[in-house]
Amino acid sequence: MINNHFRRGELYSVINGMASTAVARRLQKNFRNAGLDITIEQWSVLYHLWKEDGLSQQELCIRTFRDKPSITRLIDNLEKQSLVKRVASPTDRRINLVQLTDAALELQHITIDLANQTMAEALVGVEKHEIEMVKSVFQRVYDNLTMGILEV
Amino acid sequence: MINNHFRRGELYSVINGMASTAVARRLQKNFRNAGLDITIEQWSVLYHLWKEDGLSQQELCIRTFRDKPSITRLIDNLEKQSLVKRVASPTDRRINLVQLTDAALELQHITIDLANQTMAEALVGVEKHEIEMVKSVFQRVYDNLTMGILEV
DNA sequence: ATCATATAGTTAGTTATGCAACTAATATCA
DNA sequence: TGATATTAGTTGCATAACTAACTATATGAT
Repeated sequence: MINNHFRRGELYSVINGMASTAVARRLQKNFRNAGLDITIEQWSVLYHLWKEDGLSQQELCIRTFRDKPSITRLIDNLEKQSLVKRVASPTDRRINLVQLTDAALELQHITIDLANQTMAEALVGVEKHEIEMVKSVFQRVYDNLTMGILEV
Repeated sequence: MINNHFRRGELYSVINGMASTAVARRLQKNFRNAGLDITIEQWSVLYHLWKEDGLSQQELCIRTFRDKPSITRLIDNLEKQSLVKRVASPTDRRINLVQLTDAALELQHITIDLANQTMAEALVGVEKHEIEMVKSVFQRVYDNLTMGILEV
């Protein structure tokens, strides 16, 4: 009965901390060992800018699943390191377009190689169809909690 | 080619942020709506103590996948709220045994109900065998990164 | 018994996150 | 046009995370 109580909670702990924390820590360690002085959070912002440069902070919030203050401060820190710069939108002065610097462009290949290598280490013994299922489950969990009738 | 580069990275972003953050935020919100003034991180410590009271801080580090300073401060904050107390081990004075107070025992059922309810919301449309597969994949990812030949 | 080592926990400094309250610019509409 | 609402971004405050350096206690080898 108490076990029954705890059953879903254990899944919660799995989802919340275990694997994602381990992956994040390993990737951070691999960055550091390569002499790269960026956090994985900063990297995740750069990652979306490498896919599409000049995104607004609002768009970065959506793509990185972060709130506005988090993005503000990540951009602050990336700007201190001269990896991005804020450029006011010509059509709407409320909007900051975030643009990569040359220094950030140089980081792209090395860090993405490190990330792929880290994921390869993490996913030893995991089949492709299992990866797809995890992605699918997570998409449904995210949708359940962020849209539709269940939104509070 | 650039897509190929980014393929694993996208899984990384799924594992790292999306679903787990959404679940954590929802659970935190449900706690707050119920008038409960604890963080999900504090709750995760209580959760392990409800399963087994009087664990050492070191043991809590292992079970919650946190490092020692994190546990020190979580216990500090739980102690401020009179939810746990540190008791020196009678056999080894280096060790603090962390013990639940009556106030914490009272929180058990309501918070676990809220957690189960939150997980139920999150897992709408997710089959039991999919949950088991996610748990299995995450266990393998965790093991890959924390033991064996891949340990750095 | 003593000295070196290992273990449990704490402290300090930096970064990140969530929430609430705020400013500035734009959009809506009476 | 002018009042109101909405949107983009920032700031302040609290909690939490990681690293590195630290204290105190215990263990082990000689």
